[in-house]
Amino acid sequence: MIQDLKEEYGDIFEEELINEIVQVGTFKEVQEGYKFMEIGDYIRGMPLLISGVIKILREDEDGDELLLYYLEKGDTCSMTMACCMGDKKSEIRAIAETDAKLIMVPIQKMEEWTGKYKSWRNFVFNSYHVRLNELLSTLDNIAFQKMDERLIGYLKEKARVTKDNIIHSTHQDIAYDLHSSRVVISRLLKKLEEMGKIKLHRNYLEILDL
Amino acid sequence: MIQDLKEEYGDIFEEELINEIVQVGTFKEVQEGYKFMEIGDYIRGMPLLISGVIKILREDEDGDELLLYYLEKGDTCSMTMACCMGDKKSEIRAIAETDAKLIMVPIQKMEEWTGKYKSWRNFVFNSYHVRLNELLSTLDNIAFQKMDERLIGYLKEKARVTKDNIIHSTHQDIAYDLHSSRVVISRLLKKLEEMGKIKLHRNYLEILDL
DNA sequence: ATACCTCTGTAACCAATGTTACTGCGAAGG
DNA sequence: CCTTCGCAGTAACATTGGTTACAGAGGTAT
Repeated sequence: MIQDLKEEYGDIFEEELINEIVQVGTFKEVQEGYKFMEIGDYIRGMPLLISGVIKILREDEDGDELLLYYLEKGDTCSMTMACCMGDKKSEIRAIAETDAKLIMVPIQKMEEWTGKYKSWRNFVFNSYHVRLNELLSTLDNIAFQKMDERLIGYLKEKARVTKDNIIHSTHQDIAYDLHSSRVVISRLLKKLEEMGKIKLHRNYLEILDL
Repeated sequence: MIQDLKEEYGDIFEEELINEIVQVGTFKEVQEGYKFMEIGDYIRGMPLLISGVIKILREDEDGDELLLYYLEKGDTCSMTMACCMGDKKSEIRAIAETDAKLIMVPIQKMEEWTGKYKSWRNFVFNSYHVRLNELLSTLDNIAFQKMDERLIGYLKEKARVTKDNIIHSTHQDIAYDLHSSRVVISRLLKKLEEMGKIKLHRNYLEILDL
């Protein structure tokens, strides 16, 4: 755990802070599909992601889903922080997109450290900042793009975070993430295949040239 | 300026911080329609809003607009903070929705104060938190609601922040904010009028019972 | 092998939204 | 008073995306 932590966070946190994290944090290794957090859950801790990818989803009252963004190594969940501050329930769902390693830090330490360590303060501010921009760009996509463009963006982003040009998803999976319907996604994927941009298979698809 | 500041922020900032703000901040009084910030601008300072309403807009490459949310008294612009941190350009446009009073604080003070004053730190964190949730709810509206629901929400919110049941906007104005077209908005407004929820006039409309 | 189940392809249809075009109204200014 | 201009009403049409329904393909379990 210590070497993992140092490797990923050693450059930005001072020695002393690293030690504190090691003392109070708990190491966690989870598998793809693990649900970290459900909408309405109270938040127990703040995750520091060491490896893997976590996807953050929003859901409305009717159960309709929407992918917000991915967390990658070195990221933390600003939503979590936002919730901690107000001692509120989670507004989002977090699911491991790949196997992942992370350290959970008790939320009480958050405020203590923001006073004590400049590096921690910067880290937290920076996380907020990155997340805010991420949300903005998600908003842009939904507000200004049509489904075909959103689909292409989705495939690219998914390939990027998983470092894999094979997307292991069914059409239905994709439809959920984009808050669309299976038939629509099938239709658009077919067009992309006809254009030679992707190759479709059962349960997965290859990205050729997006 | 001092009494305005104390009135609005006296409860959350300690005396010493208030004094610092008075020393380095510049008081500003602007009229409805004043453009605080344009997309691509570098950010000079951080606004502390004392009275009035500022609307925050997003725009894409094609010039299509979208209202993100309103800032009210006691608010600050997290986007500004986010941009300062990275010394980046603004991602948004900010326009006075009503006449407004505010204090501009040089961005260099931001970091100094986050180390020095706990109240400032909490204020900044809280702003991020509020803005993050605001963005989330904007996202919800766009992703999960149809135009008629969004329109109703828009009218309600606008009436709330301006404390006025008369909405002084043309159909085109509304269409811009919702990123729709004038004809669509006219159509939907007409329906709302037929349902007895609003009363239409030239250049403004009355909210009867939304 | 057979039965079953999930995933994909496709067509036909519908609803919501956006677009174009034209009308008339009313305010403002010469 | 008359002209002009911006705003609102409305119809006709196009496009996008969502829905329903069904067929076939491929994998899995018995």
